[in-house]
Formats: sequence, C-alpha cells, structure tokens
Amino acid sequence: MSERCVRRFYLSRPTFHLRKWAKTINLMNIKLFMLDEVPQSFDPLQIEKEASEYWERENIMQRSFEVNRGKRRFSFVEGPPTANGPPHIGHAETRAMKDLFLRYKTMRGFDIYPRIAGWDCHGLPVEIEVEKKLGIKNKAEIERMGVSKFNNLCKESVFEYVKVWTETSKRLGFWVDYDKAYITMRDEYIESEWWALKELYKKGLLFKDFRISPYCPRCGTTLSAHEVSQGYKEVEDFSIYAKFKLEGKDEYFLVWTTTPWTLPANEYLVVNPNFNYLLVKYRGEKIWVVEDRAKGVLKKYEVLDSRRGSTFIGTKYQQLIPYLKVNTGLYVVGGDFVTKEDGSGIVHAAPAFGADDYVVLKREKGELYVTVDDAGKISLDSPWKGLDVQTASEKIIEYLKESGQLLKIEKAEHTYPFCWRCDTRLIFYPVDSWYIGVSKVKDRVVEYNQRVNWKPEHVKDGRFGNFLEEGKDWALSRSRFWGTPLPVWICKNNHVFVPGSKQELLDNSTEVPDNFELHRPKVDEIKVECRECGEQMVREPYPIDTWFDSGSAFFAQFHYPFENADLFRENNPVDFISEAIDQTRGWFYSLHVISSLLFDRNAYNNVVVMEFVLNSKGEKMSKSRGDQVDPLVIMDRIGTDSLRLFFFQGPPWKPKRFSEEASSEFSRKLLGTLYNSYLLFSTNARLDHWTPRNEGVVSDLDMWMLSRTNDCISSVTRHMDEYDPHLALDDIKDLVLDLSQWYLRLSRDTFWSGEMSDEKRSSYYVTYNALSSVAKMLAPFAPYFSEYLYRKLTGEPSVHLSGFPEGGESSLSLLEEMKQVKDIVESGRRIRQKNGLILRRPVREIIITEEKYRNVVEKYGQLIKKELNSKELKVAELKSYLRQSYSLNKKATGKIFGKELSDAEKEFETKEKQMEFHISGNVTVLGKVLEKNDIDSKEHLDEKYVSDEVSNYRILIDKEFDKDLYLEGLARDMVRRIQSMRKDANLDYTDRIYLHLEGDESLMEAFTTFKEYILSSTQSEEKVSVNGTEKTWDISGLELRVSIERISA
RNA sequence: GGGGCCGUAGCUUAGAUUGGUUAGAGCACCCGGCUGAUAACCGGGAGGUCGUCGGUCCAAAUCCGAUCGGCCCCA
Repeated sequence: MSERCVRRFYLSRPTFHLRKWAKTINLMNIKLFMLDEVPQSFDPLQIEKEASEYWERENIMQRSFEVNRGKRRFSFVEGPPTANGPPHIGHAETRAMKDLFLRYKTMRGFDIYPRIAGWDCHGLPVEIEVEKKLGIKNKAEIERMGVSKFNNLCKESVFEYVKVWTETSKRLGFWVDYDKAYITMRDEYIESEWWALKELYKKGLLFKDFRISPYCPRCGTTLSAHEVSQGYKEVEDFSIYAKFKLEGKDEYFLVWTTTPWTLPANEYLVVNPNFNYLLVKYRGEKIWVVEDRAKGVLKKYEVLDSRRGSTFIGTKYQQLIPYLKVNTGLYVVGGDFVTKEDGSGIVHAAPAFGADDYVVLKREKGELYVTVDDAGKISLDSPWKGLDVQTASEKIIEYLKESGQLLKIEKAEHTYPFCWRCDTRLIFYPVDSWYIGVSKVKDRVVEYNQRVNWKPEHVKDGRFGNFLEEGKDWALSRSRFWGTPLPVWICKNNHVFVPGSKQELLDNSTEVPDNFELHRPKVDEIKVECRECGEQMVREPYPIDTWFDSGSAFFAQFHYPFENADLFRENNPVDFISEAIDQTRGWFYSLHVISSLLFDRNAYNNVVVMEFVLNSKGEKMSKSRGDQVDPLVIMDRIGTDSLRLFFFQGPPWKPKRFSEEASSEFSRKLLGTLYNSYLLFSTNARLDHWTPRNEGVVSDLDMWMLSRTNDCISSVTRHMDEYDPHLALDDIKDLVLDLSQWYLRLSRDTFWSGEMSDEKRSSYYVTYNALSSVAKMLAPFAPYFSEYLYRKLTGEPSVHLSGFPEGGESSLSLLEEMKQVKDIVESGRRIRQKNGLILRRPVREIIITEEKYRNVVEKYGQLIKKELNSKELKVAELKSYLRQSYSLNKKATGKIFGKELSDAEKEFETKEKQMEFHISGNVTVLGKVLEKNDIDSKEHLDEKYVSDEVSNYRILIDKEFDKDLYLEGLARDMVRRIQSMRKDANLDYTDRIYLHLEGDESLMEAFTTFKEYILSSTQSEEKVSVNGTEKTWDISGLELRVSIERISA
C-alpha cells in the first residue's frame, strides 16, 4: 500500500482560484536540504536542552559575535551589576531585554563590538558584605584590622556571586562575552577614571568644599544625592513645639522641630519676612506663631497682637538649652525657606546640621558649633554626652518637659532618608567633601538629555529631566576604604597634584611600594614630592562614589584614552542601554553627567527603561516576604523561552505581575502552535519528498499568506527599530495564528491531495516561507525554540547567525480581501448557529446580497463554500429574495366590514388573495373590492432563507434541504464518530480498520449512498463481523452502533 | 507639599498621541459546533456606571478641569 492511498478523500475538495503568478515572489536563498522530522509532542525543555548543547558544541555564541565584524556599528554597554547576591527575576528581565535587542541588531547585520559583560566591584555594598561576614560594626574596627586586609577581603568577595550571575545570564541566553568582561577594580579601568577626574579638575569641575551633607553615622561617610534618594522610608517620629523666650520680654517664639537633638546647637531662629505672625494668649502665656498655623497648632487662644515677620529680624532671644557656649547668634533672622505648611512658621537653625541653617550661618558670619561626633554621638559637654542622636532626642524632650519649655508633642508619619545599604538613619553633618560641579554646567546636562530617545518618553522630561533640573553638585568622595582612590595629593603649602594616569603618579613619586596598585593602602604609601615646593604630599584619603565607576564604563571599558581610541570613537554615544527604573538617578544619571561634562554630549542615544517585576498579587517581591523567585528554578520548570516571552509581553516600562502559569500558557500557545504547524507541514512535505526550494505561487490563498508574512515582517522590523518589542511580539503571534488557524487549516486538503502538483508545491513553499520567517523573527525573543525550528527547516548552522527576514512586497488588496472572506465566513457561521443549521449538514445555497463582495466571492468562492459547507454560493440582489406581505388596513377596512373584519382578515391571508392583490393592485374580499388604500404592505425575507437581522440581510442561507443533503450530513456525522473511535483506540492515521455499522434506517441509507467517502475517510474496509471496539452513538436521535477492528499489517 | 505613571469584564489587557461603527481580545465560566497537526479552533451566552464628578463638543474611554484610589520618585 502506498503512502499516497492513505491520504484523506474529500467529498468536495475545493480547488482554489487558480492563476499562474508570473514569477515567484520572495526568492529565498535555500540550500538543498531534506526537512527534518520532529516528535509528535512538543517538549520545550528538551528543545532548550538540545539547542543549548548545540550552541556549546559549535561555539555559536562566539560565532555570533564575529558574524558581522567590520559591518555597520551598533553600540551597547552593559550596566555592570554588583554581584553581591544572586540575581533575582528583575535582573533576569533586564538581561533578557538587553539580549533581545542585541540579537535583533545582530540579525539586522550590525556589528556589536565590543559586546562584553561588566562587573561593578567597588563601594559600600561590597564593604558591607565583608563587614557582615567579619561581624564588624564600624570604621574603627576596620582600621584596627588594617585596610590592606579588609580591602583584600573585599576583592575576594566581589567574585563570590559572579559564577551564579554568569550561569543565570547564560541560561537566559544573554549573549555577551563573559571572558572579556570589564572589571571596575582593575588598574586600567581606574586609570581611565583618573584621566577623567583630572580633565574635570582642569575644567574647574572637581573641587573640595565644606558642606552640610547627608551622612551615615554608621558607615562614617557622606552620601551623594542619588544614593540618598535610594533610601527614603516612611517612619513615625516625634515632633515637638518648644518655647523660646524673647530677651527682656515675657513673650515666646513657638518653634517646631522633628530633630530635638539639634536643639542644643541652636544658633538662630528663622522667620519668613513675608508672613504675618500673631501674638496669642495661650494657657496664660504669650506666644508668637505664624498666622496660618495658629489654629492648627493651638486650637483655642486669644489674639493679642499681629506683626510682619520682617519686623522680628534682629530680635534677641534666650538660649533654650544652656550647655553650649554660643558667641554668635541667638537672634532672629529672615529666610524664604520657612513655610507655613507645617510647624509654627518659626524655624530653629543649628548650622552644623542643616543645609539651610548653614546658609544662614554664612550670611550672618557666625561660628560653627558641632555638638555631635562623626559616629553620630553627642559630643557636647552635657547630660547627653555619648548618646546617639536618636536616644538624645528622647532625653532632650524629657528635659524640655521638665523645664517647662515644651508646649506640645505629637507623633507624625513622614519620610526620612536612611542609608541605602546599611539602613541607618542619615543625619546632616558638616564635612569636607570633593564635589563634581554639576550645578555649574547644569544647562548643558539638561540640553544633552534632549538628544536621548527615552522609552517611555515621559521619563525624559519627567523623572529624569526633573532630577537634572535640580542640578545638584555630585558629592564624590567617600570616607571609606574599598573604592577607586581619589587621585588628589596635597602638600602642606596647599599645592594640589592630580595625576591623570598611573604613569604620571609614578613620575612624580620618590618611592613606590612593592606590588603597587591603584587601591588603598598601596596608593597611600607611595611617596610623592611636591613639584612646586618640594614638600611631601599626602593623598586626600577618600575613595570615590562607586557610581562614578559604573558611570565611566562608556570609556573606561576601553581603557580610553590610553588605548582603543578608535573603538571609543566608534562606540560613542552608545546606541542602546537598558536598565530598570531605579537607575534613573543611578547609572542613567552618572553616565549622562560624566559624558556631558567630559565630552560635551550625551552618553547614550536610546535607553529602554524597565519597570519592576511584581509577584502575582502585584506587590514588590521582597526578601522579607520570601516571595522572591530564583530565575534558574523558573527556567528549569517552564523553560527559558517561556520566561523570556513573559518579559516581552506588554511594554517593558509597565510593571509585570509574574506567574508561572500565565508565562507558560502564553508560550505554549505561541510556540506550541508553531510546533504543530511545523509538524503538519513537515510530515506532509516529507511524504512528498519536497525539499525547500523556490516555487511558483499559484493561488490567491497562497499569495495572501505570502503577503501576510511580508506585512508582518515590515511591521515587526518597524516596532523593533522603535524599541517597542511588545508590539513586535504581538505581530508575530498574530501571524502564527493566521498561519495555523486559517492558512494551514484551509490548505490541509492540498497537503493531503494525491499526486504532487503545482498547487501543492506552491503551498509547501508558502508555508515554508512563513515558518522560516517566523523562526527568524522569533529568534531574538525565544532563542532556543527558534534555533530548533530554524535548524529543522534549513539545516543551516544557526538562526542567530542568519539575517533578519526582509519583507518582500505585500498586497494590501489581498489582505483586505481576506478580511472580507473571514467576515463572510464568520457571519455565515453565526447565522447557521442561530438558526439551528449545524455546520456538518450541507446547505443548498448561500447568497451574498452586497455587490462589493462579488470580487471575493469569485476569487474565494470554493473556500467560503467549504468553510460554510454549502453547495452553491452567489452574489445576487436582495430585492429578488424579499417578499411583500399584505394585511388589511384596519382603520379603512373596519368601516367596510364592521363585525366581519376578522373573517375578512382570514380570507385575505390566503395565498390566492395575496397574489391577487400583488398582481392587480386590488382584491375582492367577502365580495367587496379593496383598493391600495385599504391595504398595508410589508417586506420580508422569503421564508426559504435565513439571514442575520443585524446586518440587514447581507448573507442569506437557504435553509431547506432535501434527502441528498440530509443523507450527506448523516454521512459526515458517521465519519466523525468513527474517527473519534479511531483516535480513542490510539490508531495511527495510516492504520486500516474493519468496520461494521448497524442502526437506524436513514443512517444505513446514508452509508450506502456515501460508502466510498466513509470508507476512504476512515481507512476502513467493510466487514460483517468485527472483533474489536464497539460503541453506540446517538446522532440527532438516531441510533448508530459502530464496531471497528484494526487490520494487522 | 511637588513630580511621574496607572485605574476599561472575576483576572490579564487593546483602544487614548489624531474624539466618530455595537469599547476589542485572551484566561476562567455556561451552551452549542468543528476536528485524524494542534491541551488547538469556531459560534453564541453571561460578565463593562471605561475609578468618580463636572466641562468643551453634534459626538468623550479618548480632550480639559477637579476628585478618589494604587504604584513609584522627589522634598
């Protein structure tokens, strides 16, 4: 028995509108290759395993880095993670997103070089990990154990998690060169930063300043604005209202503060000169308070006087807490920063502990009093000496209560900054720091941001732009140990030396320690002599903010300017970066600022900002809740492609709720459908020994599929170029569904038809074209599955070494026509359904009543007939299917017939009388002649037809059926039942069976009439006695007993 | 207090830039159908005050203003 014979036979196999297209569209470059077989069932994990082993074996990743060398450039820089813990699912998303575009651009023929990983090595995160391990709590302990030992531990600790990061990233398919990763703690990298810092110094943008800065007492260091911004938390704190007595008067200023520990250092009171202040009598005391807050704070009082804030300036008052000897101050000053939104409108200034306060001090030329040491403990000789500021606050409140100076205490929620790494409350503290003068060049920083294409756009002028507008100077130095050393040496005559390279430092040194490197303590041990005065120079003891490290990556990864000047030029500004939204004030900021100041341009052209991945309830995943998911575990369970596809659904910049079920469902739908499409196609093409080649396209359906594919390719390309990956993925999904659920379903008959034909070749070619296009388009999204499919289809080495498909022409009219076809088919099904005309039973005729469908009815008539199971299809005017029906106009005829009206109606309803009126325009009823005026007429659809009321009789279906149609319907019913039994019996579809049928008479008649169809469709031979499965069916009330038995070969 | 994003069916969401068919899908549910590639698919049903209020307009999910709620950022 030949394979050909087992192909299904159809009652009315449709032949599509045939038309020789002049030539093949979309000429593919196809190598001679036999399509590969795949298992019947889809196993994504197995596919992933095979692909991954294949990549490893054939070194595909490396080869993909090389495939476009020397072609047009697309540049990328990796935002270096600090690997001080395993990556979580959010990290997985950013890495998948970066990879998506790198693969896409590679397929589009861009050379991405370098394409390397990067690791952020320095800074507090690392130090704190080491401190935890050692059980160390503060800086003093580190100094005791030795900076050298501590830093060595930091160095070792940096790479502790790099292994799992690399493993996870590779598994995710994040293809960058891990062996050539840039590492921020290497001397070369640091040297590039030194060069940058010297450039900034030469421009006057690197300087030392004394400021009141956010300061972590535990870490003993200042933090930059963007670090502070990472650590705001909602807390409930006491706030108090204290009474400051006016000198020589029995009146008090009411002062509000949330930091009572600063009160002993009070030096000024500040009022807003423009506000109005009231003197009120409150519980027997005279209190000054700003007008708008009096009610809110004091509730009941009596107003005694009212004065402008400006009139208080210079007014002396008594010191609230007497331990500090204050030589300057203790009088009222004016300040615009005083608001009346909360508090009392009178603010106490302790210049050491507030930025505004310090401004006041400078203006008033007062002395600075620091009552707290650098570990956050009270140093002032007072009852609170040695207490940390929090405890001191509580004690000071008690003190004020006892001394009768406390008017009110309240508890209030507010946000307060904490150390982003160690969670200690920050305080504002006076320190010397080195700054980068961002404020001096703010305008440029803001301007260059306009050149950046932000996705989503609102970040540009929203969150990011607003932050740039603040134009704050960058507090660069850190009073810590493990970091890029600040390259500044100073001698006792205050001469400054800023080496811009390692060599420059060595050239100026008189003694170099062994194993010299650009880290503490070695960098502090080198002896440097002042060029100007010959004195010994001492390095400013700080390392710098680690964000300067990562923010320098765009040039420091090249060791620019010492090496690779060409590479740097070719790769900047960087075309593409992508990170999560928390990097707005982190890496996005530091890159942008450094590039603006150093190179007078933006650092990156396109940036895709991602939102966080949330848990299934829409909450942030957290360690404490224990709902963080390990990406490796997820990939083991649902497969990497599924996880990636989850990330690429919906815009990157929308928060995503992660659920395993939702992820695997989407990918099963997309990849599973694709897999089955390939299975159907390859099974048949293999039977026909069809090998991929260019074929002539012969039918409009095929031409449509080709157009559909081309159209999708252009759309996907456009969306990817615009960094809208979610829209591209939607396009691909729609194409796969159109291929599987429309084109292939309609083309199965062609596949199954007997001998090889032009039709068949055309179908195979078109299907092949669609499948291989999808495999390529999907490659950046689902790299494992795409590789598998692509290799099955082409036998080429790798989809990731191939080019992105180029869309050929796509015919808009074809796409439009097919929409109309689908419309007709769907409406037709609806009409059948509503009128109880089940699809299995053929109908005599379907009529389309709108002329505009004539074209598609002519072209796709066979297809529509088959989909709607109709013998005939035509376009015709509705008019000829409408009938007039007439009824008596009761107003007019009531007068004529009186009581006999109902009898008259009965007579007029008869066909003869209706006809009579229809033809002659008058009629005789009960012996009386009725004229047009006596009759109402109405149009209705001929009863032979059903239609869809809503669409105005657009499609008519002949609902009457004769015996032939009836029997044919029954035959199809029987075939379906038998097929179902075959399936249940796990028969292969080439297996043949013996068949015996018994049952209702009309079923038997249908069997006799359509015997050939039934037997061939079900691979059966009729046999009277069958020894196998038996089942009784109910077919619309008719009983059918079926017995089948497999014929052994 | 300032800024950004978001609010559409039980859940996930399209549509909003450019106002204009009956607000469109998927999951789940119910009924029916189709089916020897497909745990697929098709038709129907139920499920929507498009957060709320107001304004502009012939017409508002869409534009404007206010307001409530959620998330995030800043001070």
